[in-house]
Amino acid sequence: MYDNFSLEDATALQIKLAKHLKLQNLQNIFTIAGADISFNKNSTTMYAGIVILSYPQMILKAFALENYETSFPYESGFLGFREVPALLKVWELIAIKPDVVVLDGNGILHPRRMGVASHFGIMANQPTIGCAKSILHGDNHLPGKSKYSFEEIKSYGETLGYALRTKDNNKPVYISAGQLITSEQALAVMKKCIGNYRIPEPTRMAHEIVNDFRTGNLKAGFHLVEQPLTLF
DNA sequence: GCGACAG
DNA sequence: ATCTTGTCGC
Repeated sequence: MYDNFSLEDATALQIKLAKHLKLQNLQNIFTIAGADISFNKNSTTMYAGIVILSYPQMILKAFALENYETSFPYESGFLGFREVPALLKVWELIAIKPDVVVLDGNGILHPRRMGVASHFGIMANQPTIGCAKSILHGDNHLPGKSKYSFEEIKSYGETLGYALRTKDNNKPVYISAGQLITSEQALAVMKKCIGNYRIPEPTRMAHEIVNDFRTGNLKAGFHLVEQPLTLF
């Protein structure tokens, strides 16, 4: 999809895609997804996966897995060119789309407002949120040390995202709008996705299944998660 | 020019 | 990201 793209070509496309950003309020969120990629060192085979959870219960309902041969190396600032093609392939396996997808990386908290979450959101025309584990762009003003504390991340005076403390005395995660949502709402949504780990549930579970997929414990395809039988 | 640099 | 042992803190 992005074969033979130079970094100059990629930069130009990011600037072009950014013109399609629509950061607006999103309502009626009942399902939320997490997307992630795993791969073996020195291999071009990517193991992509998307988990679908109920919101805000955070109960796993279904997940999809698919392989993809990457043709783009990792370059800081251009993660979308490496991961979006693989994620779009898994995305096709999902018949009923989730209300919003959380990506492992940034949305508009990016030099050209085109982090992997915004890139995927525009290509799939789907609401997305970026949730990165470390900062890439903007003033890194750290929030208080207690869970749920947050701080605005600005770039040249413009608030693009937030640093959110998901666990006491732990490194924060960086939240920003991907597409079809605002960074402010993305922060509110992600607060409700925090479990007992630093990484919020959507992305944490996605990371778990793509790893199981890579090691052979799970196979490609769409999987419905059986509901535990409840009496009465 | 120098440093920093999502996954 | 992935490869890895011990170790500090709750």
